[in-house]
Amino acid sequence: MLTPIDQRTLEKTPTFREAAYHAIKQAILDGSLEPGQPLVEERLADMLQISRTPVREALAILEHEGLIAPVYRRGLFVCKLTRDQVIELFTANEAVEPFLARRAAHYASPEQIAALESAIRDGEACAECNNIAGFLRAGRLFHSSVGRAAGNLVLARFVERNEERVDLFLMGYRKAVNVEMMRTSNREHRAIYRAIVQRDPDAAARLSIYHLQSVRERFAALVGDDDRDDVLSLDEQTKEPDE
Amino acid sequence: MLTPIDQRTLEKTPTFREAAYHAIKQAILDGSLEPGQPLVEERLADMLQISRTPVREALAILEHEGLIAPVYRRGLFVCKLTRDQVIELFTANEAVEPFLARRAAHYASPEQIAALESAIRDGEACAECNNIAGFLRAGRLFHSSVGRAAGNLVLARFVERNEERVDLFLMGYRKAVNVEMMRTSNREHRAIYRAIVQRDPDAAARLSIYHLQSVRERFAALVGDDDRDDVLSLDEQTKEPDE
DNA sequence: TGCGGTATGATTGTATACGAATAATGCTAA
DNA sequence: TTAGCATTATTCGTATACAATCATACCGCA
Repeated sequence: MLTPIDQRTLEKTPTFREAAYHAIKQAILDGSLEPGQPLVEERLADMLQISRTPVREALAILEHEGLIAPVYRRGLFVCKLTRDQVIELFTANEAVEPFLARRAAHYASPEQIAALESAIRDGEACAECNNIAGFLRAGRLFHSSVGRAAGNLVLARFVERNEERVDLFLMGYRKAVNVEMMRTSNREHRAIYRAIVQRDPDAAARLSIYHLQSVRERFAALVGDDDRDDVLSLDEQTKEPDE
Repeated sequence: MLTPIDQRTLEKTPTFREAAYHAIKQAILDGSLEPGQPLVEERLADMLQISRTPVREALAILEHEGLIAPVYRRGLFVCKLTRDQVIELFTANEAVEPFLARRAAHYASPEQIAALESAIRDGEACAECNNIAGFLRAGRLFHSSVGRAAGNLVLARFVERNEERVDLFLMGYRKAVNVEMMRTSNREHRAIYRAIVQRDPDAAARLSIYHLQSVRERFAALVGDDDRDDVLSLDEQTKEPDE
């Protein structure tokens, strides 16, 4: 849901551009803007009650992040990722996350551990309310917090971006997500968390790998092995974001 | 060197925004725009002979990539990375590149191998001409090509962006770079390449790790262990790109 | 001579205006 | 009735205009 940008919003984000960036991103990730849906600049500007200029700049960044994709002279659309693209994202995270979990077990500060705990609690609460978007958001926060605890902001941000794109895809299947899936995921998060708290790097890495495999399996159960690509998505794949 | 965007430029990149993005990025990476230097939108627009609008959008993306950093209401500056930030980038690549080298040895297609070969040759040629910027560019191309050969565009792009930031830092030390350093790096690239060609994943991963360690050592020799942070750079560190 | 305040200039952040290109619509004619 | 063409409407891509803010320099005054 896109609400107007008011004075209170600007206290957090001094520019309209940033405010628009966060607002649109959130709308995409909470399912208000569905994959495949066109994003008309003027409509967004009207909803946010600002002009097109900052909206365009926000959209340029979201495009670069791979959440939205342009079709030249036709407009921008919320990305419809393919199954294969999501698998590529899984692979990317598999290369990075065990590494981060291991280091987090070494280096996590008390504050960072508290942040992990908080993210897990948040995810558990959302699971019980069947709040899919909130559950996914908490999951992203947990994974990127592991990265921060590992002392590497670059990797933490990378993981977070990847999770965002995965979650964007998953939101398309949110009707098929059930509480049990979310509970399982949360349990795995908590296991990683415990290993980090206990300063057990090997366990943290191992549990991270297990979690990623488990996520893949849930993904396969959800999506199936059939290619669910429709024509619309093909347009968007042809163009890689801004390069 | 920023040259005007003409009709020929537009055949490659249909929008001014993209053309400006590439032009400014290249200017930063080839040393025309030095770290710490302010980027005045109107000056850039004049040089490229376009208006401020597409320039601003290009700058927003470069900011998001971490090549330039804003100081609110003061303007944008080419990033002056700190030694620690560069080390973080090294760490990130160490988490990813051996993984990619291993997979590249499995999956690289003949065309992808040709691309690797081409990047290496390019780097070798630049080294002999003492063309630092060209050498670094070829290195980026090699590393991201390994990522592509590994069949993971997400990771390939991640590595490439990290290398860009590292190279931006290194350009500040380009007077201290000598031919021998470049030759050593090129030899290591070629060793990885051979392992990929010979379909030897273990060797590829091992040589990748060795290369990264070697890069770190050359980095330490170049930069020293002293903190070379000056005051100006502190401004830019405070703000993470658009988050 | 040193200091503070004001004015001026520069530069950003935002809004609006305009041209070009594409899609949609309707009209005409066979 | 339908095919084809022209016309309109929509929307992007770019340029320009305006306002807010920050830095700097200058000037008056102690």
